[in-house]
Amino acid sequence: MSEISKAYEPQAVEEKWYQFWLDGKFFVADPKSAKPAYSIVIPPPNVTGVLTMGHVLNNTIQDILARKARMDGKEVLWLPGTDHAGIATQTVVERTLKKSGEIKHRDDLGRDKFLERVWQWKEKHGGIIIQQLKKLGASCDWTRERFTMDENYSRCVQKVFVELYKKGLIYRGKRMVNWCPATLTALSDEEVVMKEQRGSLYYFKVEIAEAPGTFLTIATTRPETIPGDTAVAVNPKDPRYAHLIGKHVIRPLPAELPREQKLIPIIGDEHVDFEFGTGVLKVTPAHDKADFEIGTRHHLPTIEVIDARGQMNDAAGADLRGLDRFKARKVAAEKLSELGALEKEEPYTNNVGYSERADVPIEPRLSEQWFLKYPSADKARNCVELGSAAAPAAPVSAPLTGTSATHGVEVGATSTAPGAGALPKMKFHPERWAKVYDHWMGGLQDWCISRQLWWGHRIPVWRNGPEWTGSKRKQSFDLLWKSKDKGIAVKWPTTKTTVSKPAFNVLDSASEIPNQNVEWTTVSVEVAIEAGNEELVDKLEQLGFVQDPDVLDTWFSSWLWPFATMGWPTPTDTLKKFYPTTDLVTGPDIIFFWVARMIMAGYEFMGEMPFKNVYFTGIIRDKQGRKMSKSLGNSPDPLDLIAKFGADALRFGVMRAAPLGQDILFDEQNVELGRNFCNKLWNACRFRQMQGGGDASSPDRDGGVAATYEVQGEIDPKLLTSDDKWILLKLDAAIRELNTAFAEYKFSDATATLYRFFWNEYCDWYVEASKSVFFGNDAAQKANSLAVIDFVLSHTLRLFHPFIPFVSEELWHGMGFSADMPENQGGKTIMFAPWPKPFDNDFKSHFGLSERDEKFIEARNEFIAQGRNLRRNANIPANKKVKFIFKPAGQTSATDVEVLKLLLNAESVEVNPNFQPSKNVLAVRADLGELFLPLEGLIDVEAEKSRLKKEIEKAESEISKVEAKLSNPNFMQKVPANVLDEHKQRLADWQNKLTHAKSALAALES
RNA sequence: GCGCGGUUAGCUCAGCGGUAGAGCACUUGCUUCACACGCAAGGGGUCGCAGGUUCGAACCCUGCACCGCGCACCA
Repeated sequence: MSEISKAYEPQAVEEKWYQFWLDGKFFVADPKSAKPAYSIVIPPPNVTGVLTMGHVLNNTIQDILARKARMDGKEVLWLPGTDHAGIATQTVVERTLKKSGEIKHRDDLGRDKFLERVWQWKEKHGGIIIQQLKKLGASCDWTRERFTMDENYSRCVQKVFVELYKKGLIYRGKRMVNWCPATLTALSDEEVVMKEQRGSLYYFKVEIAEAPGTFLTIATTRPETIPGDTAVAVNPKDPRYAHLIGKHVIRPLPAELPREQKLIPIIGDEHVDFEFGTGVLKVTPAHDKADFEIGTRHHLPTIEVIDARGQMNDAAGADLRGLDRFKARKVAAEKLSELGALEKEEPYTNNVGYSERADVPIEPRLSEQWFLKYPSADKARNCVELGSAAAPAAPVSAPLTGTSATHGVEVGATSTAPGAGALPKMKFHPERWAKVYDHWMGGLQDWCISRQLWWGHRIPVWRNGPEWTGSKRKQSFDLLWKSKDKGIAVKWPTTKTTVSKPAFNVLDSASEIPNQNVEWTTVSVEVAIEAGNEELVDKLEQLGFVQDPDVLDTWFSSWLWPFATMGWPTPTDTLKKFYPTTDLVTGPDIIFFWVARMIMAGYEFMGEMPFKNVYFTGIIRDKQGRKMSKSLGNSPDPLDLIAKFGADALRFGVMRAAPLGQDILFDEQNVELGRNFCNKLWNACRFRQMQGGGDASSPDRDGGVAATYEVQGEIDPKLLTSDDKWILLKLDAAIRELNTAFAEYKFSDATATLYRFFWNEYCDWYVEASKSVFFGNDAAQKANSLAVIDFVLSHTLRLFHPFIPFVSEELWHGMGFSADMPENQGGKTIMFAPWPKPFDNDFKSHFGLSERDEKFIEARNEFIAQGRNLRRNANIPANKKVKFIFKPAGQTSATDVEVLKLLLNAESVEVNPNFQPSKNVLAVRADLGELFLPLEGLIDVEAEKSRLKKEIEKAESEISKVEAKLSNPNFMQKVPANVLDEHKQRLADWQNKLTHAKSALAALES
């Protein structure tokens, strides 16, 4: 007998097997393989981040899909990498440098030095999350690890930029943007979250210039922006005010300005809501998005009063100058009060946009930024299956063959969208996210892609400087003209126009000769340049061109992830084999940030969708339902959990708790359950080993667990017990259920099935019943049951492998199954062992598996449960052996009796077809027959009596329910035959139970 | 305001038209020769509320309430 430890010790085996997989290059994807492809790209975590529970959930699912696909015989690419995460990383490094006292501001270091420090930081911390993913067991192809600022990746970003620029989809303009006064950069709309904020609504009056002594009252939440007001707006349909349109009011602030400088017009604009406040709106085009639009419609001037840092500037006037915007709000209100203009101030709650990352209110601000008009938006919008009523196209049950893909349900293009043409469809899981996606796609706004940061992809655009005159100008033009086919795009205005209304030509489009009448020195010429033109860039810079200082939004690189990581723009073997990817697994929180944009980029640059299925995980919360966050301290470190319980335990526990489409309330108990389950599996295998078998002469296997027994090969159908047949049928059912779960991406269903099958069906019933064979003397029978066990375990381990890869690999080797398989199909590693197929009819008839066996064992188990209940009711301690008398209803075998004896913990089970119960004999009856427990005067009769009374009550109640239905003429008339039969059967069953319980009670009372 | 989820046992969830289920927690008994990270037995639910459809509703429809989320936003 080999010595294997009593409890599974994951720490001892996880590292070993991960290294084994790496050494064997089992994760490496071969684009030349003849196998069908399965691919998935990792949502790249922040390069300097650490593993969170969200990553665990996300990556466990990806690993499950990847490992399952390998077992299905696919060539699998799971492509890993990290994201440079512009703001997040820069902020962390900046904060660290400030903390250490090294700098006060990043300007102290300067751009180049600062970037050096970020790269250093990245080198130092960048590997952490990758190492953590390895601890989790992630089977990524690490030879292909990518980073969104790799040289090749950067080339992709620049190429994409230049292409979109050429198409006129990327443009620069002065617009109202979401400005973050903390990080000093513009943000996209998606980076702004609305938060409810308590504040005040201030009512102040302004005098109408043309009618001295008459006033308008305005309600505002932001009195500090009054100095920036350039109009007052009313709704032209508002009878109260319409007649005032065209007149002027005197703006109260800044107080020190002369009256004529504070005259602002009253304008009419439909935007104004009659109902709100007083129906009069102050218009601050420089600091409010809606006001900016009003300003544009009415050609209003803009007055900026708040600077980039959120402080009031000179234009705000003497009272407010230099104050923080929130402080200024109070001061402005006080000032209004002093002036006698403040009528009232009432508490008010409104929604304010916050910078998601810096958690400060954003300041709408006019600034020069780069924007992208989304490409391929129509295709992207229409490719996602919108889960309508026309659902019957989707097959409900899983394919019965284990060889074909059972995930990645593909649905025909035309079933639901007749007008959609030949676009293949992408599926979202759960489907409801498709609506969210569609809605967002329907309201696309141009994307502000520039960030005033240093860490990121610098915008590859050079612009002429002020010294760009005379011969330099001529040289530049010649130079650009010569380079026009080398991945550059040049724009200059065809006429003198304002910057905000560009009328640009691109060098290689229609009109190539610049208009000689243009005042060259006064216009801006832009050159967008792809990577690889360093020489050109040098020359341009000598000629006075300067590169745009801004960097691109991080997502402007992430949106290329599915193909930029595979070698685009070169049509590599990898792209050919693995694009489009099969599945994407991500959180719904980045559906707009990332998923939608990847779909558009996929169509735009690859001409094809980037993935066929998107699985949206839930969000991990703590057990009180709160989001996990560092500040709450409610986010467990997954590495601690792995150290404590093992990676498999963590994976299994999380998957079990994570139903499709629901948020996950995480509790360490989930992981404990996973640990217990792994231990159960371990011990079940240990039990098998202890039974020995064969010639017991096998050498140690290559794994850790010594195997001193022979795997039992052939199962002899003639020697199969009912229990053997039953467990084979249960295995078959489990395989089918798992295939369905995979087809529907229901991983919690899959783990529930595994748990039930292995723990309840295999361990609790099959193994326990089979002990009657193993502890007996029939060697042939014993060998045959061992063969069944080996068959079941070798299948079970494979079913487990995607979920709990380490322990399944350890046991696969330890049990000797690896030695039993061809090298490329599990001989080396369980990773490539074929995914079990459901049993076909030939298999079933060969082994004589039928529903009858299943029914019999279920009846037998029910019988045993009742027998145990008898014991328990009679207060017989679990360890006390007692005598039972068994009165079989039909044929019975010695084996059956042995099993009864074992599972009832009986001293003996006497078979007596003619037994007549007398007083003080407890009895139960089931399909198998009757079981009697003579009490011999020692036991608690009252307990059994009350149990029987309860049972009688229950039976009577059920009977009356069914009888009521059966006597309802409507029911009898309309009910389908099968349901009617069920009801009749149920009635008979309960009547039977009732009769029995009554007679048992009578026996006790006699 | 619009939309999307959710509301089933103490907790977390499954079930989505024909006898209310699982895991955890709880109670009780067991160191039974794989496993106390275990075994066995058990208690516990008018399926959020109100109507409707149906022979029959946790399940379908309508309304309401509460919780969560997303989008939009009125200063």
